[in-house]
Amino acid sequence: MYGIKSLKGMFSKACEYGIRASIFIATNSSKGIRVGIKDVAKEIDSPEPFTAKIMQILTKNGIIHSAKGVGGGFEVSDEAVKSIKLIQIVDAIDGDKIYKGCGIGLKECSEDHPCPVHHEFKKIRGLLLEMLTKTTLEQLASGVKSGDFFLKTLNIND
Amino acid sequence: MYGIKSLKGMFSKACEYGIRASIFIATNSSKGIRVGIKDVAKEIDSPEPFTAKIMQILTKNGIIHSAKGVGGGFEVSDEAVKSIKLIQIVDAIDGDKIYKGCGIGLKECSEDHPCPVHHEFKKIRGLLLEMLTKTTLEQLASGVKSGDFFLKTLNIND
DNA sequence: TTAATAAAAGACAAATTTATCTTTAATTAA
DNA sequence: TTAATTAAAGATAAATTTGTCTTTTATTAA
Repeated sequence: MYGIKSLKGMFSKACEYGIRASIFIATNSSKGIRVGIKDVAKEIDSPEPFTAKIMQILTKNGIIHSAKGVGGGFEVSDEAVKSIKLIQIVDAIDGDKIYKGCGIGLKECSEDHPCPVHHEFKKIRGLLLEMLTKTTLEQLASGVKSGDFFLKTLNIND
Repeated sequence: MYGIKSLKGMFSKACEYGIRASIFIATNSSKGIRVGIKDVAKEIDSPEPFTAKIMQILTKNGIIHSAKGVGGGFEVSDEAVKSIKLIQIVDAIDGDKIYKGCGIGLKECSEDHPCPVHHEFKKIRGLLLEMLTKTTLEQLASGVKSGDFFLKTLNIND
């Protein structure tokens, strides 16, 4: 009605791009294909230079691997695709506040000193943490490969 | 490890302040007391001018009521305290993306065209929506009045 | 009617996030 | 060894969010 700001999602844009990029890279790595930053940005519909920065974070955190030079690009090893959980990507980019922090921003919020929404948020944080901890890159990538899941919008004008 | 950003919570800071402020105002309105912006900011430990802006949004959205002049300040009517749900505050300040939007930022994400985390996020969004829809300002305020819940940190140096 | 009080409104500034551009370093192949 | 390719790194800029300050408007009480 009279809000101030554009809408705010669960994760930062950087994190959204990071997750989508990781999944795209994983779908190609299983076929033995390295993908360059141009392909990544094009496929997940993200700004290329910004996406490159995020790839650097993911690379430094050991989530994806990069190779310079001709035939280089980004990849994820078969073992990594199986072992990497969504939470590792979120942690690397957005940190743990989304599933650990107080819902209304108290620096100190605990069972002994709870904020008014502490108990309600505990369930949500718990479910989010469980989901992030259980979901592997492989699960997500296989859904994309099978055509069940998508990494960008259908509408070309978005 | 090598992240870029400060930690990002579920809601914006504006929304966190808005929720805390609404609860504080409600705890006083039940005692028939109007509170000024100074008291609000002091009690919820927030920047006063920024908090004033957020109060304006809440007022325009009919969540709280304001009175200018001597003896003025912010209040919430008894009926409003009972009927207002957390979701109204969140909607007014942050919008509905947190409980409606795609987890990884696709503009079009639905049952027919799901992103890779669509089904997992559905549960979390649903739980969050349920909680926001069910929780009233009264519930939160009564916990603060009884001393069970807190609106700011214990530690004076935070 | 005047003075005091308190929120509303508007302009502005700082900090953070998002996005872009240029240069450098590493790798491959000729 | 040179040229081409590709990511890394660094500088910069735009956009958004957060925070501050000043002026205006409304209300109350004297």
